Amino acid sequence: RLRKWQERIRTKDAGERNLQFALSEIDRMASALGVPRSVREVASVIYRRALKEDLIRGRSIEGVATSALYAACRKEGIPRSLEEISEVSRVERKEIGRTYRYISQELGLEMRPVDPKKYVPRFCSELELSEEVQTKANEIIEKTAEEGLLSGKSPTGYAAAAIYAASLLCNEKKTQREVADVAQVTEVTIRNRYQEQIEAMGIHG
Amino acid sequence: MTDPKDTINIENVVASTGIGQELDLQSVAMDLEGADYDPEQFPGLVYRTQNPKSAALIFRSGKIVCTGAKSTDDVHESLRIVFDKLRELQIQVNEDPEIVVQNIVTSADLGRNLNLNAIAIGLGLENIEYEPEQFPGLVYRLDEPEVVALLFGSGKLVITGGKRPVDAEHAVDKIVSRLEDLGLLE
DNA sequence: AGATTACTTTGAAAAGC
DNA sequence: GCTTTAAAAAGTAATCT
Repeated sequence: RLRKWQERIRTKDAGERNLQFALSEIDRMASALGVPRSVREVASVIYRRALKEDLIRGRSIEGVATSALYAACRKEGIPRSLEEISEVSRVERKEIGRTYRYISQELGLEMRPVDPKKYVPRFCSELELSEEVQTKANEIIEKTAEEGLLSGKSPTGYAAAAIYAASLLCNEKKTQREVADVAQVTEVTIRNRYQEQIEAMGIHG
Repeated sequence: MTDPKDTINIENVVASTGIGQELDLQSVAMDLEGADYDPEQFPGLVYRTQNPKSAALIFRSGKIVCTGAKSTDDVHESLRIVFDKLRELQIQVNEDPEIVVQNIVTSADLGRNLNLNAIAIGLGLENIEYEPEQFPGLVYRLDEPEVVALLFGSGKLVITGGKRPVDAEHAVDKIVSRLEDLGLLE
């Protein structure tokens, strides 16, 4: 009677506290990543939906909150890589990726693969590259992706290679190391993607 | 044009069986050369056969899992070797225990490069998983046969989850016809 | 700049935590 | 859920020469 009632209050409070914790975590991570408020709101909605659909059972609140933020960034067209997301979360990259795939499937988010071009403005501005380089990088991505070169390749590495190539073509050279650092990929990946892209573009580097 | 079905290759067969007798894995581990047994880490004892190459997981209950074989014949041959090894240790093993194939992993080649982005959208984002940041393959789950296919940009694929070799053939046929219908093959 | 090794994904069984 | 086993696909990564 009274006991059941108290238990319900306790459960409700615990659930409320957990939700508050998740939302504050989303806020904290979003701030650390510097993404706009709209993204945090989309992430909150995704998190609440996951909660409503009981997808958090067997998973950590932090993991679902982080995945919701990752999904929200993509949905809003300003993707952060799993590498970048994991730097502001206490959940490891592999777990974020798994949880993201799970909630994405269960909630039917129907997320499209990340377009490498979405990384161009942010990476280029971190490298202080001109608008001309950005346009050239986008061109390279567009053309080579049309030829099927993008299949199976990571969007960050693909964007990094195109930016590296564009910086050379526009005489604003950045080293592979510099581009690799902002894109969080290795020089080897940039080298491999770069070779394929310039070959497909008919450019001789 | 080679029929993609002709490119199917069985890469791994997983099967389970049992000798119908409980085992003292500690003593089996002592007497069986090359046996790996670490109950703290895993309850099964690992025994590898060279010809055919496979790994058998032997449990206290007498149940055995065999994996790594390249055909169902190899599974039977590998398990025959395991049964004989156990008999050498004076362990009673049923005449010929039933061997059940649990999973077959195959690879195949569609012979054409694939635009995974277009395929993801064409097959329907709700039916597939394609996260190139995490894995280069597109994951496609079929209902009939009930298998999972991993499609790669090269046109090569992996089919797993099937219990009969024909499951892979049917899966390849379905995948080819769906991609053709969508105009995404070629 | 290679070469090697290793890790990511899929599937299934076993017994136990 | 995890642990272990084997194998393929192709991309990415760490480490060594």
